[in-house]
Amino acid sequence: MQEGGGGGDGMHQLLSILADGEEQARRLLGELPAAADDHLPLPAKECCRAVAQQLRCTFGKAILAAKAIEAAAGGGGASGTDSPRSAEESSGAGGVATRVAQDSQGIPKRSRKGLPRWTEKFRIPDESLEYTPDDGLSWRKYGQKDILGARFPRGYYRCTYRNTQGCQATKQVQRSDADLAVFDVTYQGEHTCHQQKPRPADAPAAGAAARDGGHHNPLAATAPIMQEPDVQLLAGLRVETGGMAPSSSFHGHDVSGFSFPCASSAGFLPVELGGQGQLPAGGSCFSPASFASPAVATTLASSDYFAVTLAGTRGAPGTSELGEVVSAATSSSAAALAVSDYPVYGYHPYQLHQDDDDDLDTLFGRPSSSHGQHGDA
DNA sequence: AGCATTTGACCACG
DNA sequence: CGTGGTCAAATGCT
Repeated sequence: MQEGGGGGDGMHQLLSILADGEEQARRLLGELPAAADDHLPLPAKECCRAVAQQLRCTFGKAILAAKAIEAAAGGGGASGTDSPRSAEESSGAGGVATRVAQDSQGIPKRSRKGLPRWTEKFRIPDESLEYTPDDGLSWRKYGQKDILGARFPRGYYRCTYRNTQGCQATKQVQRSDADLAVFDVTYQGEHTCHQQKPRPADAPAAGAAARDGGHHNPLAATAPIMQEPDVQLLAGLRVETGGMAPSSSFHGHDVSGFSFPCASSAGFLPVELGGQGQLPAGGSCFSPASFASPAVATTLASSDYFAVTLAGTRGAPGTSELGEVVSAATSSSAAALAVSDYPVYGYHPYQLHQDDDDDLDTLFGRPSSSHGQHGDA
């Protein structure tokens, strides 16, 4: 039942080579500043760095791809068509039994359905529990759980139309313990239903929704949002993990001057990005968020947006499990804005999901970083 | 009556 | 064994 040694020596060799390349790219990245210090103007330096990052990213992708192939070769079922998530949604009432069966098929974790996953942060005007972050879509709460290290429980939501339309989108809402006005919303799976995003105009205000939309709970599911004066999407932080969109192009030039270390600018480190204060494990690339999910796409269109994509869902046959992709708004101004905006809110500019990135951490010889913000209690 | 939320329990993973 | 994610019965509200 394990992936075992399917890949074998050949794959190991390939991985070794790729890791080597990645390491070289990293070295290049590290030496760039010094080397270019005197000879190159700043723009050129930044450009070189961007290229180096791209190079590193490419290696990272290749490594993950290789790993995926290796896993698939050993795991067996990874023949594509039978998606790992099929069991989940079709279950409906089948619940437990189905889950067991699905596990027997080799799906690593329930959380890893091979669905795209990303995080957005919402900020509410005050810390009132009445307010709720929302994306304008209809969600139904199906659970709540106290999370270790978090002061507030995490709410679990799934699409209201899951049963009727088979929409498998889910989200997790958690109030940040660092800033009570900030909510971390982790989406998983894109909406396949046909619900429309209500515009602020036709939707009641967040506060109103709380009382009018039936019962309201601290982490209510429905409310207007974003452009709402009440609740706003926090500069659109989005961290994506899991299934990536169709081999997105990895362009870095648009935001060449903007790199992950952006976090460093503010003097606070979001998460241990590999501890180097550099790129997250494996390097990263920026690309236009061309594959943003519908919901996010809207977000992107409506607000300055900085997106971080981190893919790496191994064992996700249906989706490409390449290296991580860091995408940002196509406009560099958005990036700049994002950087300058976050400190205003006094909280981490972005957060990386590590759960699916163990491979990366392992790959690049870094200890898998703790899961970010909740750890520092 | 219908729908959404709450809450306890179950299950899988590390 | 601890933690996180999901299910499903119970409950509440419109």
